[in-house]
Amino acid sequence: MENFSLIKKTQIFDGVEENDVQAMAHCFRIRFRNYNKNNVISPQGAPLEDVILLLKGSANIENMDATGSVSVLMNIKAGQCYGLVEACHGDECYSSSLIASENCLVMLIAKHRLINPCENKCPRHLTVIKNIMHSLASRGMYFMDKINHLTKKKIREKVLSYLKSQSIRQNSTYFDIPYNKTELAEYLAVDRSALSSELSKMKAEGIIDFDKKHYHIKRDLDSI
Amino acid sequence: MENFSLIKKTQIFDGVEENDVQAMAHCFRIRFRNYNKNNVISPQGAPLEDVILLLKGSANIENMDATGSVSVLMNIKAGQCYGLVEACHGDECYSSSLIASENCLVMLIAKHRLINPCENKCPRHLTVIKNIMHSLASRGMYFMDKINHLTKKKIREKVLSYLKSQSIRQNSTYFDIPYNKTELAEYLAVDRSALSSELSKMKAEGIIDFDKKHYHIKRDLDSI
DNA sequence: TAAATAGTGTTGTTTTTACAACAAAAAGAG
DNA sequence: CTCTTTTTGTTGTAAAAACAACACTATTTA
Repeated sequence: MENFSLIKKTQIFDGVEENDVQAMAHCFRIRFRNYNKNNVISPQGAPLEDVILLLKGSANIENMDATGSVSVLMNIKAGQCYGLVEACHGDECYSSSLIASENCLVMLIAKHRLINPCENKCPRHLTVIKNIMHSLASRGMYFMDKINHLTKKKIREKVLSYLKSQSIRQNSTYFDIPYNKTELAEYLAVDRSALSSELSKMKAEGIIDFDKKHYHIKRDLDSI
Repeated sequence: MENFSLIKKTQIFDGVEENDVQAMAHCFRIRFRNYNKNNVISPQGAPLEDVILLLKGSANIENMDATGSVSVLMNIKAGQCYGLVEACHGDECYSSSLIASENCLVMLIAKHRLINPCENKCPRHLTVIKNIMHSLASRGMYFMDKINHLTKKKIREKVLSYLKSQSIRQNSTYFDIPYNKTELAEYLAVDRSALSSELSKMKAEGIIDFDKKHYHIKRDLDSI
């Protein structure tokens, strides 16, 4: 099946052979689903029975608070999981919603099977467990990074902190981000129009350039 | 040795028998250190060779940025680890500093031994690995919670979000927090004097009461 | 116990942000 | 291609926060 070649490239099945994945498929109760752009893959507060593994596309993890205001926690890409942190923590519900930001193919994995591997000695279970560990740690690092952006007091500092981090991650001063301006404002927890005017100012000052989701940091990273 | 009774109560050695911990001690290259209140347990940017397990006391994880402004990432208590996320992610340096907020006893564990357990089949290694997984997941949940606080736009919303979360965690509307006012401001990334006046207003309005590190939420949690 | 230090609350001023409203541009649907 | 919807940039105003300075209290330390 074509999907299995995608599975091999995911974080949690890294280093697992395709026939081993096939063997685990039944045990993990895997199922596949397709979603169109902007559709809800998983709604906030839904019971958490599966870990959702993104095989194609990308999606935003979003939160809506009691007052109805929306924030974007992060964007996940093909190969990454949604709900793994909650599943390993023992939560009963998804604490956020997952919204397709492109057309998506996802794989559902029964969470209790994934995090409590059966007791046979096959080494692929250990591989998956190690991959899950690494995946959880990466998510933790990602959150610390985001907390660093949010900790900055001024909008300009928040944006530059985020853009610098993206620049380092993508190893270039030219890079794409997964958010449009509205989503970037929701990600950085600032007002959209204030963000827009701050970006315009920085463009006018020659600090950055941008077009749609493409950005360019023109100054030395250390000087800003 | 007296210390081993403390180790049994930590997150990552939960469910491991004392004699098993003794057996692992050599393999993990464990060492003990004492620190007085306000001393630096680990400085920002130090090479990361050990995971630091707090056995007694509590400590703040702090970040200082290029401009010299300090933020408090979180406070960890006896039983919790510092540096586990970075170690499992494969980082070479601590990305933050660890400052004793009380007198502390810590245990150092060689990180490569902890996260790459030797290949014998003893079940306690699997137990430790599972505990590490759970510990990483808890840290992830904690960070998501903190991101929710920081995502709020107004100081009052940030404080109430944090206090509500503490109230739920401690299962009472009367609770202690690990921060004084200065540290709370550094934790919530707001100005100390602005925080102080906002707290005073909320006290005057009868929403909360507080004294030192002790707080009381007087209104229904859902209504605020 | 006295002196020094650290923590807290208050206030006024300046800076920054949120908010609201609108126009223009771009993207998507039929 | 045209109409509709979404996204983006701009501006002015009101609200909120940062900042700075100071007084007072609590806590350490000598």
